[in-house]
Amino acid sequence: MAKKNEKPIVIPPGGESVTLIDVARVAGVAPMTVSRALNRPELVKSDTQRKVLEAVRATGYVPNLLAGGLASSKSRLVAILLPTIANSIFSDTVQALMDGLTSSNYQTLLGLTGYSREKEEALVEAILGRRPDGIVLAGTSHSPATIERLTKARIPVVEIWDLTDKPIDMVIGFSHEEVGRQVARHLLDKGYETFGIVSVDDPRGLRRCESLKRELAKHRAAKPVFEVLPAPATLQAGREGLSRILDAAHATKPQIVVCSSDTLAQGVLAEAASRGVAVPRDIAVMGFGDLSTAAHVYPALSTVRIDGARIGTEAARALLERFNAAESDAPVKAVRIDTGFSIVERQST
Amino acid sequence: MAKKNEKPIVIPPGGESVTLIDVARVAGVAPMTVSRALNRPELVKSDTQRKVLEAVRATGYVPNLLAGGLASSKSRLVAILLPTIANSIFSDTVQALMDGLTSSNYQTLLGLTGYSREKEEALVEAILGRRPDGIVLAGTSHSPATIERLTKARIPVVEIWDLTDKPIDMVIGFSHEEVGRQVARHLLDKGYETFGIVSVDDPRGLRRCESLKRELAKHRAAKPVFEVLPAPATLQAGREGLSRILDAAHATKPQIVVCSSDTLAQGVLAEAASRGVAVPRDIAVMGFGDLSTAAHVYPALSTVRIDGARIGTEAARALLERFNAAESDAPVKAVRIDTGFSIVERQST
DNA sequence: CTGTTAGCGCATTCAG
DNA sequence: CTGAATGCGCTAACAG
Repeated sequence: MAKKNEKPIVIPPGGESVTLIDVARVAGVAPMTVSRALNRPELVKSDTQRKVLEAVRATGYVPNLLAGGLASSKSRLVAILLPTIANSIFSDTVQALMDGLTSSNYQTLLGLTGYSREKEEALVEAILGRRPDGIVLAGTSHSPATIERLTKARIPVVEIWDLTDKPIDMVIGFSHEEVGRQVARHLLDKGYETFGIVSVDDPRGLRRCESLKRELAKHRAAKPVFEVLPAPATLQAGREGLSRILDAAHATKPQIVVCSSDTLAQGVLAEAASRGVAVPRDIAVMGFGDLSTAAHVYPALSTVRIDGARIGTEAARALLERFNAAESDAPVKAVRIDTGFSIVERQST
Repeated sequence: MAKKNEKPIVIPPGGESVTLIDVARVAGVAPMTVSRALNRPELVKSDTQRKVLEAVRATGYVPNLLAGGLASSKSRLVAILLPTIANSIFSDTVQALMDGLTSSNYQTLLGLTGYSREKEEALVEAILGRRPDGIVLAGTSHSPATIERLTKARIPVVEIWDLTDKPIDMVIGFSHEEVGRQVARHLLDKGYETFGIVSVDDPRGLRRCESLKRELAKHRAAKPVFEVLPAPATLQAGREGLSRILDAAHATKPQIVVCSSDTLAQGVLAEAASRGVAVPRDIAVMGFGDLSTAAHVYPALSTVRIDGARIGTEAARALLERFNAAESDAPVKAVRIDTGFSIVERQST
């Protein structure tokens, strides 16, 4: 006798997987009805709905999204391509983006490009095979092949953490050139006269630095000491950067060291501490990234504050809006958001 | 007249996507031959191979992996479930894991559980719908429903960053209880008598702390001051932790503060610096995580070193081995790797 | 509101 | 070494 409350395993097949048809049989309805009950419950009588759900539970059915995606040409998948995840200034962005997408039942395919356009190209091709509904890329500089593929894919594309006049589709970020310019003006205003720059060789970081150098030159400031280290940005790289700057026999010690990321800036602070160099008294330090990892935490550190989470949130919103628009074939809106940045001056003196 | 070297766009269909059949037609072979030329080139004459590749290029064909996966019941997809990606001690692990998988043509689906078993449960269900070939989970503590689903899915499962006697399948990590015990003994040996502990409320971090407390009690050490902050671990949380410990009127100032992660430890260092408390002279600090973010960088910091990259590498290896074994239906090997940890004493005094 | 028919794009399994 | 038939599991589009 079957006891009540005993979970009835209706179809415990040797290892075969449960399909819509199995569920339909158990529920006593047509397969299509099961599909509807699961995906568009509003189109189904609540009574049959109940029967279906019960059958789903009884069978342990897990919908096969590969099949669903193939049939509907909607994958409910969004791909994210980043240079790296290590010590990443993107982590807030990814977190916010995924939060937004997950709550609308989209899943996330992650790809790491390692700052290489070839890798990005290969990854884009591989990922498009998965027929994602949308794709998010860090940066706006891609190989022509990448751009062509992405364009042909005819899906929403969001380029983030940068700005450009010729986006593939949507773009949400800020101008790295503008960052460099503003930092230069800000520091000159503050009265600094000698500068050090520490960067890793990531393209956007270098652009910020080059812009900074140009603006300094324009104002006839002394040529800054410029140290570039291999990506990714680590604390160790930051230490090394300051070491090189301070050990350079020929150079005068800069009054301030500008870093292309907060992680580097932390490394610089660590190196300064270990050398007994006081920050900001002996040397000032400026970082770049998200407030949560920099200012307020290191009162001696100035920083360029980027709202990484906002970029992620806006990207998710833009994508979801497009997805919805696609269903009601509304006109596509162009999206170009300059999230800006702010220069946060240190609190301690 | 068509010029030479001009890329012949053979099928530029209004927006329809190119399929195997289109490529086959252009190459003048059967669809199946195209499939083989792409997936098992060794089974195809090099001449037809060439024709096919040319047709692929000419058409801009991108294989539909949804269809391929459905037909072959192999998705070439591995899912990774993590609590969070923010300031994450897992980033090295993810990087190494993805490097290993990507070079074998597997793609990665990322899920964020936020330390919540309910989220994990929902995520596992959603992800299994994608029919991944394998799945990697942070931690070994899951809801019964999660465990059942994972078991029923009959795919390789790797639990990482922890150890257990009853793994779902494979497990690669270390014992958090052992970390706590060893830290206690190490610090007692060093002669410390009063302790502070700063942790965020992540389950594994708390287990390390509880184990540490137990071992201290066992050795009749003074009861440590214990501050728990909400996850995720941030620099700010570390600052707050030390503040609370130092401001607690009732407590004696501990000689050492043990942190449940390197990020917290960095926050503690920042707070100490801003208060003019010298580390390690006035107060010693111990972190937890990966060497690259801690020791050598902060000579004043002791740390429990975890080789996160190794965990990722081993996980990738274990999965790939299983995937290969499945094709030659070799017997499945059990995998249980204790990656251990090491306590790294500070370098400065 | 529910069922039926057809086919998404590919790989397995045979036959040649 | 290559080809033809068949179906993976699901949903769109229509019919009832």
